[in-house]
Amino acid sequence: MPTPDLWSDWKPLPFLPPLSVHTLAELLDGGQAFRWNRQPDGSWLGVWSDCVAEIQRNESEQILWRAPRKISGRVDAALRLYLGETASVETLVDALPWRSDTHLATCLRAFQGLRILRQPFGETLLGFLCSATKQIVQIKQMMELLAIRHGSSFGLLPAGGRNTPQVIYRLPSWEEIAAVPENKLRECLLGFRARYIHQTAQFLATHPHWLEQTERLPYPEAKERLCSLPGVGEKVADCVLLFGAGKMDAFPVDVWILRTLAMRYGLEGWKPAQVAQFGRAHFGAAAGLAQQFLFAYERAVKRGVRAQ
DNA sequence: GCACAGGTAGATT
DNA sequence: AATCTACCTGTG
Repeated sequence: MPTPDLWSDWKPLPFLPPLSVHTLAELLDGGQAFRWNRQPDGSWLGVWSDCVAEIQRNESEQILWRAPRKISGRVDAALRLYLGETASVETLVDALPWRSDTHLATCLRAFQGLRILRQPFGETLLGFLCSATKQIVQIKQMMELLAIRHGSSFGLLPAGGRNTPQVIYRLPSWEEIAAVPENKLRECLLGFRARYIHQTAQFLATHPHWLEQTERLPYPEAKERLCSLPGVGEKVADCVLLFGAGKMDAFPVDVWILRTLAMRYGLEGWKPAQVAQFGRAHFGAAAGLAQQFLFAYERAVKRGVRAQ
């Protein structure tokens, strides 16, 4: 039974600029977050912390959202934070060196309105602990299994963009993960990442407030602390700080960025640490934001999508 | 059947 | 300090 009346009405998000279909897809499902799925009607259904929301575009590319009525009040405030309402993206983008860097200008134009999400810190850590040598589709599968098997349910939610009601699960908290044996984690398709996640959970269980404190630290100190966790190296730490703590100066260097900067900026043969240094020097204080545009553009090129 | 995937850690040079 | 390898497993 469709029960759309159990969802709040669609409401605009005035702080967001109009977004193209592919920019919205890149924002929600481009490797920053792993729990947004396109529904049969084209809208996006997302889950984070204790929130569920749907997002869609209207005819004039404005972004609209709605949530199950009983939680829509909570989701309203949480979604604004999640989508970075307070991050003043326009100012940060304008401060990037696009005037002198034609490739960056191309990427910014191709994904106009793309921004950095501000996800829950702990969830972001979990997601990127899963990410080592995995594609986005597979990381999403791991997260979904972790949620279904070890997270709690929101209860039966009304249908939304689907034809039938659905049960949706929260991601397990680190405390909940700490109670799961490693072999049970392995059953969630985590592979060798299961040990990292298990050990990280054990550490966090014995160090209350460690994550919150880390999130508040300036970038260099926060990164050093994250890198002390099992399974967290520079790349994962940078992703967690960029997508889960709003540290725009974090500049994750993965194979894509390595290839992109080699090809487009003449940095063939440069090591990750050197590329990271170049990135911060060239792109400045919001280097992480620039990274996301370069990353999105290069993936689009590979998929054969026409840029712009 | 087999390389490859948004890496990290530990061993080896 | 730099370079090599094992680690799991679904996807193409």
